Order: sequence, then structure tokens, then C-alpha cells
Amino acid sequence: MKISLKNGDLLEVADGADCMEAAKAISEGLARNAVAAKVNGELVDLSTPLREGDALEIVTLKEQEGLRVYRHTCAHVLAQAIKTIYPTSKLAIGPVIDNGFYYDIDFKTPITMEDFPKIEAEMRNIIKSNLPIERFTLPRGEAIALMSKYHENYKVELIQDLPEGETISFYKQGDFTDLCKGPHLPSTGKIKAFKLLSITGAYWRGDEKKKMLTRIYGTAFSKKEEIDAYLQQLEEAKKRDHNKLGRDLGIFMTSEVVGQGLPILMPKGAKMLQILSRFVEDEEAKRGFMITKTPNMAKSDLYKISGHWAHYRDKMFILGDIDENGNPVKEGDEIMALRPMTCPFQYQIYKNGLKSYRDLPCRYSETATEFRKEASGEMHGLIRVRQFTLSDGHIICTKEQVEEEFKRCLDLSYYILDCLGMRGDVSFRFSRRKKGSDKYIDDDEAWDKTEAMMKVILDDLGLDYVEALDEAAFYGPKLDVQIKNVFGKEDTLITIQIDFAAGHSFGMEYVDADGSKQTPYVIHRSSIGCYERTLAFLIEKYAGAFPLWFAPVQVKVLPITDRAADYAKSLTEELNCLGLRAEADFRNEKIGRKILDAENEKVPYKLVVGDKEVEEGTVSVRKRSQGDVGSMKKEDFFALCKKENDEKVIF
RNA sequence: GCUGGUGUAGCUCAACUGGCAGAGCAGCUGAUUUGUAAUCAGCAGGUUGCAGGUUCGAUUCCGGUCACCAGCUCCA
Repeated sequence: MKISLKNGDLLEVADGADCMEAAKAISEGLARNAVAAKVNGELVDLSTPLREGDALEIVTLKEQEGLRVYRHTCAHVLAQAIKTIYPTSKLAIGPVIDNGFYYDIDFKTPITMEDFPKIEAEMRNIIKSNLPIERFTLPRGEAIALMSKYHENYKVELIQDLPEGETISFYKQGDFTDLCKGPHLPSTGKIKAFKLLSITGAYWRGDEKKKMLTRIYGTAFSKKEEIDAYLQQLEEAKKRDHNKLGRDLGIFMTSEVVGQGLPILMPKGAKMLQILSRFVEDEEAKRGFMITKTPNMAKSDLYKISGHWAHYRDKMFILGDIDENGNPVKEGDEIMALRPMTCPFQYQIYKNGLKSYRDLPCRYSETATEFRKEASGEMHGLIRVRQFTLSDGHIICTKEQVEEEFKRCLDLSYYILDCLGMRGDVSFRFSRRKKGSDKYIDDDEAWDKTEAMMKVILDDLGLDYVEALDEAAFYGPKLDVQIKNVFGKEDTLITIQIDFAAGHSFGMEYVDADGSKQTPYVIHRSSIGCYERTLAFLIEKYAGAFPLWFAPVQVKVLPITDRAADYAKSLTEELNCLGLRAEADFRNEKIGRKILDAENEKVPYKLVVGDKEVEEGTVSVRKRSQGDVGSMKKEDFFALCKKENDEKVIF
């Protein structure tokens, strides 16, 4: 029979041949490197039989998909080793993740990383035995019976949840059998290099109400050198970790007596936040936003209207004693709460006075402090905190204006991301609700309409986005601009949301051209996101070596001797007068030491000044990471520096 | 909130199974006035996160608590 290959060639193979045999027919080398196959576009085991006319593609470790199969098999080897050493343990799930795999296991007595050598040794045994891996399928009843026989109650639960009619497949290696969709390597001996990395807890099925299992993380590569390189890369990434670097560079700190999730921005961090917020506020003004300054707290009455009291109360800092229903314990008490969002405050401004359709779109923005009572284990450096500064804003507009306004919001964020050099680091997520969940405002029709409206806008913009169910705000769908930190963990940087409910719940109106009263739409948006979080990602992106325009200290003047001190002082003052951020180092140290320290501080420009410069009115310039770039007239340096600053040059 | 780990000088780290808490860097003082990535010497620096318990004696052992870290859950 004939099958077709990726390059378009036809290959003649024996009737009933499988993918492995076809691979051998192509070349012995390919067969040796094969880990799986794609038949008619579907990823399958190499043992899968072929049929006349099938399109075949052999997958090796060079392909990401091949590496995933390889690692998935490694997870099974881990599971087999665990079952051998700890026969009473129960297996849950063992999927592949970005850089490796994990397996969730319910141990009778918990294990620690100290048990890894023992487990790894058993894994090596399994690999050395080169056990063939065989796939078989069973009807539901027999599948449940098989897993029950091995006391794998988690697997039984998984099978019970599979849709009716779904093929239930198993993979067997030696005396170990695991429920698995596959595909897998043909035998355990194919695994060459693996390592167990860490151990943590994880809830069964991701549900905090269910039992916490032990999760073992590991990774596998085709060569040991690749594992070493990967671990090295992780170490390098850790050096950029904003939580370490940000503290080392004096950007922020925390204090036990202040509390969790309450970072303190030190002079450098506060300066950066000021630079960024002034930039954002000015840019927003250019784009038609009106700045507001609204209170950090309000009576519970406000949050009752907004829906926060019903949907968000447990994440708010509440001033006053309330019962579990949110009512004051002492009747008549006024209950206040710190705001978790700015929305309802800005709506009050809209509602102040009658609005005409001519007033729309009405764009409010604010550099707003917000408070959210995150659970204690959720805080992380500057990325996840309990008090933060959000470039918050709301656009109140007609239905017809939503599309245009939405696009303008995205354009503003694009501009800001460009200025920060981060445009290439983000991805987009269309966050929708999950139907039937009580987390959301109950209005199916409005949800469907708004999500459809948003999808049209996103598709029209040609945005490359992923859809995420159950990630919407309680009042509407969101476009989230996502970014990954040095550990690969993804967070939302910026968000733009369409709200169908606020207009009605707050009784916002406008008088239309025909004199009728209409309810406006609301767009919630952030332009740069939360400053603390954005700052964290900037620290990680630039490893603290910021572009000039938002570097907390831009120029460090380094006098060689006391004879140059006055000159250094006046240079610093002149730079400061030009709106540039300069400092001088008057310490009684050698010039080499001053350069080293300024270098560690990651200051973009250093000016070395001695007798020669004093006499000539010049500066000897060192550029960060480039070293000595020669001497120039001080006025020339001022101009160069000012230009780089004003043009917001990103390297 | 959950699982696991960590907490010693400003920072990085020592201190054998419980027995007087130590070093480098940073800091301060003095000398040195220096030309492109660490000048020399001296001094000072601590209720070992906090409050308990066991013990003749606790940085070390035990339970509690606070903070930090990784993961889960959650999220801007």
C-alpha cells in the first residue's frame, strides 16, 4: 500500500505496516530517533497501524511535540518507580508542562526531596530494563474494574468523568499499567536524560476543597548536557527575579511590622513610579481622558450598588464589624470599605448632572490606589500585593462608540508598551465567563451579547488571542494583556473590559438626540496596568539596567579628586535643572571603585571628571555596558542625554 | 487559605551529635587625593524573626506565631 509523506513523496509499505516500520523504510536513522508519529495530522504511537493513503509524519525529539511525548513517558516511568517503592501510594494525574512534567500522587506518608535519589535510581532501573510500552483500550466498565483492582480511586474518578463513548486507553510497561490518552515512546529505554526537580502540594482536580496531593516535578531532555543547560538557564533567570533584584537595587523593601503584601517603595522605586505615572497621565490627557481624584474608601452602600458587596466582599478590607451576610453586627453602624476598584467612584462623577449624547464618550482616568485582601499565600513581591496603584479608567459611551473606544484603549496600551520596550513580551487573552457559575452577574442574554460584541472587535483588530473560560470579571468579558515572569508564570499586565451591567445598576443615563433617555455602556480599562506589577516586569526584563528615560538615576558624576568636586557638583545641578536625574559620588575612593559601584547600580551614564575636564569644561563619558566612550564638551553630553530621555530611546 | 521549605550583623554565609555566636563585603574613624571595574589600617556591629516550653544550659530539640520563598488555589 502507499502512504504519503510530509515532503509530498509517496512511500510503498507492506499492508498492515505500522508507523515504526514506515519510519525504518524511510531511513534507519529516522527510525532510531523516532518518538511518535503524526497520521493524518493526529499525534499517535509509533505502533499505530497505517492504512492506504494515510499521510505520515515521523516525530522526533527535535519537534516540541516529540519532546512532550518523551517527557510524558518519563512521567509514567516516575509513576512506575513510585508504585514500586511505595506500593500503597495512589496515582492521580501526570501531565507534560512547558519545561518538563509532573505527577500528582497521594502518598500514605509524605515524601521529601531527600527521597529523590532513591526514586531516580529506580527510574534508571526501569529505563535500563527497556520495557516495551503497549497501548490497549477497554470499555468503561472494564476500565473501572481494572483501575479498581489496583486501588487507583483517582483514576476511577477520571474514567467516570470521561464523556460517554470516549475511547478509554491504557499504557502498560512491565507490570505497570496507567490510564492515559498517550501517545508514548515505544519503550522505556528510549529515555536518556531526566531529573526530578521539586516537590510541592497540589489540590486534587485543582479544587481547594479537595485533598492535597504531592506533586513531583521533573524534566527530561535528550542529553544530560541539555538538562545542565536548562538548570543553568533557571539559575540565570533567578538573577533577574524582581523580588531579589528589586530589593538589592533599593527599589523596594518589605517590613514585617508593616505586613504582608504591602511593599514599601524606596526612593528609587518611588521615583520610577512617579516617572511612569506622569508619563501615563500626560499621555491619557492627550487622548481625551479627564483625570479624577476619588476617595480610597466608601460606605458599603456604594459596593452594594456595584455588586462588589455580593460578588467581591470577602476580598475587601472592611472597616466595621459585619456578619456573614454583610450586615452590620450592631444595627445602625456605618460600614466602610477600602476600595478594590475605582469604577463606582467615577460613575458618581458621571451621574453628577444630566448628560447629553454630546457629552459622550466620557473618559475618566485616575492613578488610583486600590486594596484587595488577597489570601496570605498569594502575595508575591511587587506582582501580587494587597495595596497597589492602578492606572484605572472608565469610558462611558453609547453602544455605537464602544468599538472605537475599545480600539483607542488598546492603541494607548500599545503606545505605552512600545515606550517601555515590552510590546513583544505580551500575549492576549479573551477572558469569558463560564456559564452557570454564580461568580458572575446573572443575565445570560447580556453576557452572550457582550461577549459576541467583544469577539467582533478583537477579530476585526486581527488580534492573536487565546480564549479563556471562567476568567471574566463578574460584570463582563475582558481582553487581558498577559506577560510571563522569569519563572514562566503568567500574569495579567493590562486589561480592557466591556461592562453591560454598570449603566443599569448605577442608573447612568444620557439624553439622546431624539430626547429619549438611554443607558450607556462602560469600558473599564487600564493603560499601563498596576504600576507595582509593571515595575516588577520591567526589573525582570531589563535585569535592573533600565533604559535612560525611566532609570531612577540616569547619570552619575564621578570626580577623581577633591579638586574636581565643585565641577562635579555644578554638572549635577545643571543636569538636574534640565530635568535629568543625576547624582555625584564625592566619596574618598579611587576612580576604579566609584566606577564599579556605579556599574553595580546600573546607572546608564557615568561622567569621570578630573583636572583635565575641569580645565576644558568637558566630561569623560562611560556608557553602561559599553565602558569608556571618550570625552566631549559638557553641553554636548547634556544635549545627547536630553535627546535620549525625551525620545524615550529603548537601547 | 493549603503543602513544603527558609529565618544567625545592612548583605552573602559559618558555628560537630544542645556547651562562651564567627568570617568576608558594606558601615564608621584615620591615613591616602588617586585617570576608567575593589587603596591601606583600626573600630564598631547580635535578646540568633517574635513570644513560650523541655533542659543545669537552646541558634541547635518541641508546639505556637510572624515574615519570606516555591507550588496549589486565586488574581491587576
